[in-house]
Amino acid sequence: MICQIDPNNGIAIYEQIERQVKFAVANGSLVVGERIPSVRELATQAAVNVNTVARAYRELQQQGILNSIRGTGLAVAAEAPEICRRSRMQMIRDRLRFVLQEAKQNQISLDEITTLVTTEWQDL
Amino acid sequence: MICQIDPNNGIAIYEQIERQVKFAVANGSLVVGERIPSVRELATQAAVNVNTVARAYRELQQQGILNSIRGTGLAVAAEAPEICRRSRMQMIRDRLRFVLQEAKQNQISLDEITTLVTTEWQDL
DNA sequence: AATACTGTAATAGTTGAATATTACAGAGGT
DNA sequence: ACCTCTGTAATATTCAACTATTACAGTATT
Repeated sequence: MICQIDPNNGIAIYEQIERQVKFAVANGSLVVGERIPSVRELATQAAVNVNTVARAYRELQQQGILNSIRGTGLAVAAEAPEICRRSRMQMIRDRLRFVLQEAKQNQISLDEITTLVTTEWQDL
Repeated sequence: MICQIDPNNGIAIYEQIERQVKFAVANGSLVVGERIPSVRELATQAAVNVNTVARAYRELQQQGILNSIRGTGLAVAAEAPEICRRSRMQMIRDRLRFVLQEAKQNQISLDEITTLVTTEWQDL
C-alpha cells in the first residue's frame, strides 16, 4: 500500500491517511486479515511523524476497520470491507456537495458545472 | 452584504470571508466604490473576532480588490470586478478538481460522478 | 537469550488560526 | 471641540495539528 500525502492541501494529515486506508480497503487493495504498513514504515514513506500515523490508525481501530495485534501489527478487520464500501460514496458525496453548494450560491448553472466536470475529468 | 460563516467546515474563517467578498463583487452584489461592512460590523454579524475580519480585508487589499480610506472604511476598487470575475470560475474549478481527483483515483466513473452531481444539485 | 520488529504512550516544542482586549490615528457628523 | 465611527496594530491566550524524542510492553526470528 502506497500512501500519497500532501501536507499543504488543507486536510489534516491523519485524515488523509484515514481516507486512503478506507479507499484501499473498499477497492480491494487491502484485503481482510492483511497487515497494513507499520506506523514507522508509513511514517518514513510519507515523510510524516510516527504519532500522526498512529493517530490515524487509532481512529481506524475505533471505527472497526483495523484490528490491533499487539507486538505484531494492525490487520484489516473482517467487517472492514463492508464498512468502507458503504462509506466510500458518502465520502465523495460530502465533498462534492460542498463544492456544489458554493457554486449554486453564486448563480452557476448545473450546465456549467457538468461541463466543468467533464472537461476537468479529462485533464486528470 | 450578508456573510455566512461556518467555523467548523475546515476552511479558515478569514478565507471564507475572502471568498464571499470576491463572489459578491463578481456577481454585482458589491459594486465599485461601495463601502463594504466595517470590520466590527461584520465581526458582530458573523459572530467572529475583529482581527479575523481585518485579516481577510487586509489580504483583499493586497490583491487590489479593496481600497482603504483611513477613518472612513474600505471600498471596492475599480479593478475589483474584473479580478473577481476572472477568478470566480477558477476558485470553483480548483475545489472541483480536488474532488474529482480523489474520485478518479478510486475507480469511480465519470458517469457515476455526473449522476451524483445531478442528484445532489436538486437537494441543495 | 538476544535482537528486531510491532503498537502505544508520555513529554515537550512548534506552528497557524482564532480569540479577547486595549490602544491609537484619521474622518465625519453634531 | 466632542463624540462616534472607521482601519490598524500590538499583546496575550487558547486550541488543534504536527513534530521530535524517549520509553515500554508485547511478538517473532534467529
